[in-house]
Amino acid sequence: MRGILGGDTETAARHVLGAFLVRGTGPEARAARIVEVEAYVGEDDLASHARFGRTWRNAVMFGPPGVAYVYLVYGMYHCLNVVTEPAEQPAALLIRAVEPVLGVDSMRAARIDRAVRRVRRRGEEAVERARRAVGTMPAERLACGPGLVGDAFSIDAADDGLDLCDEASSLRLELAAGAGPPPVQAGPRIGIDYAPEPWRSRPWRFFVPGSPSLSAGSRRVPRQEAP
DNA sequence: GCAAAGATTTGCT
DNA sequence: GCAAATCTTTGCC
Repeated sequence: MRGILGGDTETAARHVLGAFLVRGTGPEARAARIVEVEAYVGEDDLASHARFGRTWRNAVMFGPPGVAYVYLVYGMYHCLNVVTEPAEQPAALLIRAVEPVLGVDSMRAARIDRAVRRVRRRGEEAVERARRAVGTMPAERLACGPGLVGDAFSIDAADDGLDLCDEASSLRLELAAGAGPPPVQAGPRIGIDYAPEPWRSRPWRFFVPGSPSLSAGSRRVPRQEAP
């Protein structure tokens, strides 16, 4: 796995799709199939956190492949990236969506925990609303966005720099056994309107078409046939 | 030092 | 369709 991640990021993306993100071991383990990622490649990618060069926040992007790069976005969501390409070349794959396959109850509990934390200032009514919303949500929607992956897998700053290729890590990647590579579709990255062209339009979002767990941006409204 | 904006999600108008 | 929530990082004075 590490060897694949150390190559070019688009190739790495096509191998990460279909692989599993795993948290913990035993009865508490959570696992999910990765179905949507985005590539951020090089200091000259003006959509990437690496665009200002090496800083304290993005330092692990400049390190060896297979390591977790975790950052806090909008002051409330922790996003998980897998570092790619050789050391000194800053690149990573943002994990945007996964399909839960194991430990669904733990993921739901983790989602509820963070949802409640966020709305608790707004009162008991808001807390109950959040509990109910996440509690009745279909399993395939528990991690259908980058912030929601962070919530469902209890990801935070403590995971930054973790080796995702070490099977002893609390958070890790595992190749899909047996299954061949899934079909992959590409599109422009989401939420980077601040970036100039050509970066804004680069088709560096990769996803498994048809997955029920895609983020809103990758979910395709089925085209209506002309009458 | 301070001001501004952000690789998001949710809920209300 | 739009704004709020929330806090770290970056950039400018």
